[in-house]
Amino acid sequence: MGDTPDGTTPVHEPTLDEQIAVYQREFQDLDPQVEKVVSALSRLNRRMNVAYGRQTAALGISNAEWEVLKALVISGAPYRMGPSELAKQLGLTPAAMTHRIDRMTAEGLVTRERDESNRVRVIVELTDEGRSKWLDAMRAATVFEEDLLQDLSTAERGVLGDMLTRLLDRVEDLQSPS
Amino acid sequence: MGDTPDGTTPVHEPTLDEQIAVYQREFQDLDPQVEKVVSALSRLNRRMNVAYGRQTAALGISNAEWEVLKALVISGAPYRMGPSELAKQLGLTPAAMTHRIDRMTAEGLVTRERDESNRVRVIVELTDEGRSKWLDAMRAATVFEEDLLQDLSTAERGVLGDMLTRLLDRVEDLQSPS
DNA sequence: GCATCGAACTTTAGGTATGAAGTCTTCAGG
DNA sequence: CCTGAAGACTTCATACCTAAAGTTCGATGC
Repeated sequence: MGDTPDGTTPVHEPTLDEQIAVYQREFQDLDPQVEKVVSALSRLNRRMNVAYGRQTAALGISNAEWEVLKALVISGAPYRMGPSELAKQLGLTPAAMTHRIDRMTAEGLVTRERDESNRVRVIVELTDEGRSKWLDAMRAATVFEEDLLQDLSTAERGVLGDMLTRLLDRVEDLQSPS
Repeated sequence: MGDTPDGTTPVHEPTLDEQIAVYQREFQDLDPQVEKVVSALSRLNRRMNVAYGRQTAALGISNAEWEVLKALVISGAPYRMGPSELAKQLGLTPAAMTHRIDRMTAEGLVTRERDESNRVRVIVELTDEGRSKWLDAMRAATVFEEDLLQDLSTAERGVLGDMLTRLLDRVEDLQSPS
């Protein structure tokens, strides 16, 4: 009972609503509306990372490297940051950053040099090739993102962006209650 | 210029709007509305994972283990799944799943036994302790989640859940265009 | 101006992931 | 039966991350 005729297990990945129904049975004071939002966020993010991973792999870089390229571009010209600052923004330890920069330097995506005015600091700078890779990845990403949002009207996109921004502000408050 | 008086770099993690402003300068045909949604999703998820990580660590388990507990609970009573199915749902390789189950078995969160009706298969089953840990984690998580959404009205929560569900449906279509 | 403290990065040791190869069980044919 | 093929899990080699110790440079106090 519950088994398919050929004896294999159904494997029926539960839908979001099925998941929430089970949660409600198992955990009485669950707010299904809240749970739907956070579970959708979680699932969505897993799927999006898979999509981005495929795109960056097609360009010969990893998702991890793309994160570094993004951070450098976001910092604005002249596209320079210290390893610690990069690590903080990406949520990595400085040690991991050291190795990642090693690899990206070997691949010509960034350069690493000592700051002559303060020789303790190191400056990681985007190369032209790194900038070009960022652009390639960005082009692929925006196509996917536009596709992802295609069922939402312009007004809905605005509302969604707005609500997500409020959640982001809230979570930042919760984490650094300065 | 741009440096703070004490000579340290400003480090000023760019806000979401600053990030998008830079992107627009660097990449002309960017739709800022779309970018705001996806960048907010990405940032939000990083922050939420940090929050969940702290909570699970306080309970003596890892976020990775919590993912397994969730998948088993969601599968419903009697809380049994095969390693491959678990791996597929969590986005891991079967090899990684083997090791994760090793650890969780050692910690008493799950049991692993061969399926007697088909001795190729392995059945991973939640223990009472595993179920109890899931409940503890769930209690902590829902407090955080309620806190996260506190600025949104009930109506807004509904709209948000609805839009996210539509995005989820869309990304699933894009990835398995059966 | 020398010593100490602190900051920024790197190195090392250990854990967890991936990908490929290996083992064991089941099923279908000859 | 016995063989070969396919499926499910595990093992092995390698890669990348974390935590902690180490190194180097700069700033402060005497």
